[in-house]
Amino acid sequence: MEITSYQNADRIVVAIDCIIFGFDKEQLKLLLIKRDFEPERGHWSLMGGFLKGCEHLHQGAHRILYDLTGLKNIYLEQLHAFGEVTRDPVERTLSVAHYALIDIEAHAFELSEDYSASWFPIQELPDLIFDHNDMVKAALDRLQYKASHEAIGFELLPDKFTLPELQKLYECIYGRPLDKRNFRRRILSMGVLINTGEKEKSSSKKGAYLYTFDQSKFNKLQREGQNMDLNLY
Amino acid sequence: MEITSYQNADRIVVAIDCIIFGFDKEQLKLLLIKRDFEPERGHWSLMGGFLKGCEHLHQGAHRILYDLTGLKNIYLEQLHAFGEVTRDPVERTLSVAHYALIDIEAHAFELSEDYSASWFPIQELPDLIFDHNDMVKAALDRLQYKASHEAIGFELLPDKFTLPELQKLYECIYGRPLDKRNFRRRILSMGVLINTGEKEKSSSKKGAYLYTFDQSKFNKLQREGQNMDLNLY
DNA sequence: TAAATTAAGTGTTAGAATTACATTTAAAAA
DNA sequence: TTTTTAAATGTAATTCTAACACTTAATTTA
Repeated sequence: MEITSYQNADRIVVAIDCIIFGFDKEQLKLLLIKRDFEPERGHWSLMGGFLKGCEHLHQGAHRILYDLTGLKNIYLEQLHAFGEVTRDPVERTLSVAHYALIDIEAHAFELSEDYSASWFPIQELPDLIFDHNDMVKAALDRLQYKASHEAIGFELLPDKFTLPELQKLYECIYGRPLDKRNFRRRILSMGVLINTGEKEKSSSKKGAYLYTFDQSKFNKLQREGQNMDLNLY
Repeated sequence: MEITSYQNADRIVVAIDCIIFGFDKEQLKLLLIKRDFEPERGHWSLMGGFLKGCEHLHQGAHRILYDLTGLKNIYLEQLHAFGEVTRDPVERTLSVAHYALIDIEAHAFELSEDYSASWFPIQELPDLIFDHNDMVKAALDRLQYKASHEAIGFELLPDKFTLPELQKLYECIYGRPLDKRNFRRRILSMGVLINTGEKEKSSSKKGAYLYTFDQSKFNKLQREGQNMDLNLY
């Protein structure tokens, strides 16, 4: 534990930056904002803010996300603390990066006009301020890892989704095509998808079955330490 | 990035706590210190300190480790930021936990007398202060994961080690026995171990070959994105 | 109303990886 | 020289993985 005395401890501004992944059935995207204040006014940046003294880290992350998107109950996970002394030219800050997963279409939320935020395809990101490029890189690595070893990613889709949609999402996350038959076999063999019997027909004449994610089944498997590797990546 | 103004930002004490794993050829252990100051005087705790305003996170972690153990160039990795508002009864602190891997015997370092530190077998840990039990749990999970997917763990052994020693270490990390033939085949097939030709004879009449870890080969494989899964855990 | 179109859905097989398992070997000690 | 100890080694059955092409359902068009 803390050896040094509390009195002599330096007090530091703690930032929270959010890497917000979204999916719109076509592309994996990132929500960025254009700064309208110094430093780096006019440049693209992750969404962020400062941790309050009274706030838990993940409370802070949710608050910041809510302020910009109006969304609550978003999937959010801590990524890494970025501690470079000179990472922020104004003042030394420590930033604890978090990443969030959002279904762009289903939520159809209002992006707060104040911050001129927009979605960028993951392949076409602008250069970001400070160490935000590193944060994005780390977040994508983490997302790839997580998606390969757990049933994550459903957070990026609506409640009901088709297997072709899910496959497309995984292809976007990994940046490469996947075999349809193998993908279906594996994802179904995890046993956490429920076929609703309904069909979604906008994308084909035949129509694809809509599935839902069985959260409680997933929780059970995870508690039991079941291997849920998809063996992608 | 940070939306709120810097002036209004709260400034917070940032702690660093270190989960220090050690191995002595028999058991996986954790280095703990007995607090001789309030709060929680007399209770066991991880080694920690406060991040200085002028210090990078990992610099801080190395400094704290050095102050207590006299060791430099230790393997150290950031684990997670623990942000519970009331985690420290004295003052709100954010703690960025790091874990370190040390070869107990080879270094045979002087534990600083000032802090009455001692090694505890991972199976027989005392109850720790604050959220340190959570930190240890998270660190062990991470170590298991890392050891399964990368050539980590060599940090816990001397430069030269035998395969039975290495296997013992992995068995300690996973808390279960491993098949000798399969373990050897796999670890050798990674291609990062070099047989020195020398034998270590203290543990058997026949003697076991001493190996070294080929760091540059490992770096190369990692750069190339080679899969180094041992498929344990 | 028949034909064409579109994307969804489905099985198999060869090769690779994994697991389980027992004997031999080297060297020291008795 | 025999015994003891732990190190070292190989194989076969099984499971998993990867590669691959046709059929089906339903709408649209001729």
